[in-house]
Amino acid sequence: MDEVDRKISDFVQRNGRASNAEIAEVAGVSVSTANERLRRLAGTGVVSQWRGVLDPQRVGAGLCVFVMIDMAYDGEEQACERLCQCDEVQELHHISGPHSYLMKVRVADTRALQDFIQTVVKPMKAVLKTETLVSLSTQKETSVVSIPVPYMAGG
Amino acid sequence: MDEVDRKISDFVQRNGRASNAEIAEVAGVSVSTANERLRRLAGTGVVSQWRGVLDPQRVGAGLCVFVMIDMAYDGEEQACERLCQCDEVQELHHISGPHSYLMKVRVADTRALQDFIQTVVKPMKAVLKTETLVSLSTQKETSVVSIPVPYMAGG
DNA sequence: TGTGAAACTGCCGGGCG
DNA sequence: CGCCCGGCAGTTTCACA
Repeated sequence: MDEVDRKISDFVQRNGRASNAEIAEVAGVSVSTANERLRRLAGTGVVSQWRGVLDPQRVGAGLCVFVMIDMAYDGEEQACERLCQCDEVQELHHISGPHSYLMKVRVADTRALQDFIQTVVKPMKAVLKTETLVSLSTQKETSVVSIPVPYMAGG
Repeated sequence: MDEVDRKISDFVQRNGRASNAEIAEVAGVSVSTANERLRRLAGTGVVSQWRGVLDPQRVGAGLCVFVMIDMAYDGEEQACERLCQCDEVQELHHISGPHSYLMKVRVADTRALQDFIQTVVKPMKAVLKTETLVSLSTQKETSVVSIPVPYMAGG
């Protein structure tokens, strides 16, 4: 993970369909080297997946909500697995603070949300209480991470 | 936005580097049709961007936190703009509930977090109070959205 | 939808540090 | 010894009919 790898990683996370020629240009290496570096980054899992990001509004998943979940220890693991399997659930984090989990959910509308909460989330025995925060508007939403420093990754 | 478009959208959001041949196969159309459909989906913004997703751990942004922000009306807009410009900020949502905003942040470690909160967030005059929830472990994290129904999008 | 030219990807051998 | 470069063959892309 040197400067070249960092440049390539940062470039492809913003331009997932860039050709090797463009990547080579940005990284300051030859096309074949860029090709090999990228192959390696993907092989080692630094670049873990490739996505075309859809506009949620245009595919009918315009409602974004965050659900705080208070969970009992009994049945916690099964509940998490179940939630992770749901397509509506984009994220599930075990968090510090008064609540156990923070879950990000995308659905079509309030009706679909109500349906999801009532039929999937609340029936689970481990779920003690939920608090739903609706995203009224989204100022920023990206999966791009800033690569902070001359960072050395362990193989 | 018909069945073919939906199949293509759903496929490329999971396989961002798929060739047109693969896409054609999945969607059940010819390669040139797949090419044209995808071009159109990207052109109209249904597929809004292409990303290589990086493993945050391996690029030195292993700490994920959510920050609830209470904000005053005065200076609110400038504060949001400033936050959106920060690379550490992955998401910023205006939310319902007792707090004004929910912000998702990725940094290297607790020191970098402390630094970001103290030097960027708290000094802003509109920021009245913050509450930071640290992600202790992430069970799921994806940008994939479920395309709910035979959904008709307006051009 | 099918065809063809242009571009791109991925591998190979050679050379430099 | 390891990494980088240029060239070649197969594949993919994109405009046109």
